[in-house]
Amino acid sequence: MNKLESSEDYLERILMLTQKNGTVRSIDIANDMGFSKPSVSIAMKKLKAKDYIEIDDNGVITLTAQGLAIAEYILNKHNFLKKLLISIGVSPETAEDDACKIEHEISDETFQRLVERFK
Amino acid sequence: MNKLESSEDYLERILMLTQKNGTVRSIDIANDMGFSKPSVSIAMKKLKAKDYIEIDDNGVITLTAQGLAIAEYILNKHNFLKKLLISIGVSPETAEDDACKIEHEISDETFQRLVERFK
DNA sequence: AAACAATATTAGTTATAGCAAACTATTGCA
DNA sequence: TGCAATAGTTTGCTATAACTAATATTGTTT
Repeated sequence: MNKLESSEDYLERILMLTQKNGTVRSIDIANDMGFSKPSVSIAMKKLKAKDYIEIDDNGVITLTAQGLAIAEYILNKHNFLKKLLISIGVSPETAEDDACKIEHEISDETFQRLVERFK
Repeated sequence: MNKLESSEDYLERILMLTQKNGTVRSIDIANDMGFSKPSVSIAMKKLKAKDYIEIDDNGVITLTAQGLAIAEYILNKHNFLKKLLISIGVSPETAEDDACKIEHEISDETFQRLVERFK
C-alpha cells in the first residue's frame, strides 16, 4: 500500500485541527484520530525528521512550509471529493470516510479530470 | 490500510486470469502481479485457509463459491470504476490503476450512488 | 512540599505484506 | 540416465503502522 498514506493523514489532520482550534499537540491528534498516544508520538517523530512539522517546548505542533504544502494539497482533495460524493446523494458521514480513503489513492490525472468535470 | 485489500486483489486477479486463460497456477499470478513466488505461495496458503480457493494436485487454483463471490464483487466494481474514469477523460492506463486502488476503499453506499448516477 | 493529573516517551509486541536465498519435487529431453 | 528447467515451499529478513504497559516529565492543586 501507499507509503505516504499515514503521513499524509497526520499532516492533513494537523492542518484541520490547527484551523479548528488554533493550536495542536500530540494528545489532540490522538484523541481526534482515535490512535494511542505512543502511535502519535512516533508518527510525529517521523514527520519532524522529514521536516514536515516543528514541535515547540510546550509540545505545540506547527507545519513547516513543506508540511503545509502537503497538508493543503490533501485537504483540498478531501474537501472536493467529499462535496462531490455528497452531491450525488452519499451521506455526509460516508462521504467524509470515503473521501479520506480515496484522497490518498487517486492519481493527479484522475483528480484533475474530476475537477474539470464536476467543479 | 484495509486488512482485506491484499486478499481481494489476489482473488480478483485469479478470476481475471481464469477468464483469460482457463486455468491459473501460483506462477501465473506471480508473473501477472509482479510479485515473487514466495509472496504468492504464502498468499495462496492464506486464501486456502479461509476457503476462498482450492488447489489441486497440479497446482491449479480454483475459486470456491465464497471466493468467487468476493472476486466477482470486486471485479464488478473495478470494471465500473474503470469505465467511469475513462468516460471523464482519464487515460486507460491510469483508469486501470486508480480503479484498482479505489475499488478496495469505496463504501457500498458510495458505489451504489455512483452506479445510480453514472451507469 | 506532596500528591495528583495530564502529556509525552520508551520498550516491546502484533499484524500485514512484501523480499531474496535456498531448498524440494517434478517434468522433459538429449 | 542424468541434467536442466519449472513450480512451489521454507526460512529468515525488511518495512509500515498500529497496540499495551510502564516510565518520565511537567504543571496544578491541596
